[in-house]
Amino acid sequence: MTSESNKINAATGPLGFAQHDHRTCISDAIAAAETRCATDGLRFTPVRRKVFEILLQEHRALGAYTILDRLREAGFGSQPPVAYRALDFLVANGLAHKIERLNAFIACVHPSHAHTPAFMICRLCDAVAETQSSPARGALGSAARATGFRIERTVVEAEGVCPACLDKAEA
Amino acid sequence: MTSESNKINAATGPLGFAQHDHRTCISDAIAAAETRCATDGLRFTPVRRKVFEILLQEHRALGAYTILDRLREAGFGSQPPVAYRALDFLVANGLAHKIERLNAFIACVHPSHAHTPAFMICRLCDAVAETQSSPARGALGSAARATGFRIERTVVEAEGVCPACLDKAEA
DNA sequence: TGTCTCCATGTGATTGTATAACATTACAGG
DNA sequence: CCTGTAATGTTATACAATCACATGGAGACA
Repeated sequence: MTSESNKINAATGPLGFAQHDHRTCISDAIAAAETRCATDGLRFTPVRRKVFEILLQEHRALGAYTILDRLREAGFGSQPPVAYRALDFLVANGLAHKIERLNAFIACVHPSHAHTPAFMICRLCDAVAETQSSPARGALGSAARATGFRIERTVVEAEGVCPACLDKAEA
Repeated sequence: MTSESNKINAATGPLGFAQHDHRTCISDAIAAAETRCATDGLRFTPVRRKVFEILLQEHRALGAYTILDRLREAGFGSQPPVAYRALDFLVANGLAHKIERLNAFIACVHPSHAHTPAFMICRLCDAVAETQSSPARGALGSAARATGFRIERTVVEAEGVCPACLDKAEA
């Protein structure tokens, strides 16, 4: 399952499709998470930290049971609630996001500030890139105002083909 | 389950939460679906029709197993694939949509022309309203063009509180 | 120090969602 | 009649999520 497709380049693999130094990407994210938890009085416990690290390994969404397998390998509890509780914590505090389309989870690339994330999902290689969106400012926002609906949260996910897979297809 | 909340009668409304004559709403949708299948050479079989009718009963998303229960009551097969295949057909042909956030399905309110639907989901009464969106035109579209991602499909779902529930809360 | 409480963790069991794999039926066309 | 194809049906299973309850540690506080 982990397979070859994500070993394309440990150091410079497709990030949110763009290439980057993934090692600093990971350490930066962990540092940001630690800072965030410290300032907000949140407990960045071993399980939570481990799940966060698991998610950070790839710019790809992982299912709860994949995460669970890796937790087991690392010597943590292996029952579903162990993973789901850690994921709930991470999602609630903006350190991770759930990709509804995939019923899977991904680490947030900028946990520092609050944001309304949007995602681009490659249906070929399953890579996921996070970006920003303001759906409430467009047609959806107008419709909401017109009907009197109060938006509290939005899910914006685009499915398609990432640049790397487009290149491969053309070649 | 069918309950009082959707019997608020009267005709008008930008759809979804708005009040309207639900009887004509249903018959119009069925007529549209029949036309659509006839012109496109699609087979609107008994199971598919029944599932479509089940979805049309309420402006609310139904889970696959709720649909399955009602199929059984109506004398159809009651195993998961029966419902899922009919739902796949309806979704593939634009007669229904899947609400990813809820892992549930809803009938399309205007199956006639192709569209990019967006949804407003009330977290209190579970009512769902369909509207339009053009996410590819906003920030998401810019990000996609910038990175070279080809968008094929988008999921846009807003969670919040519908006007009826807002009124109730204030009262 | 001791203990109380809160919260996190752990486990077993269960429910809900979705698909794989395969057998059967319905029907159109040669 | 035979055959190809689409739809339906059934069994079994994988994957996703939650419930209920027991345990244990860290900090608050007498």
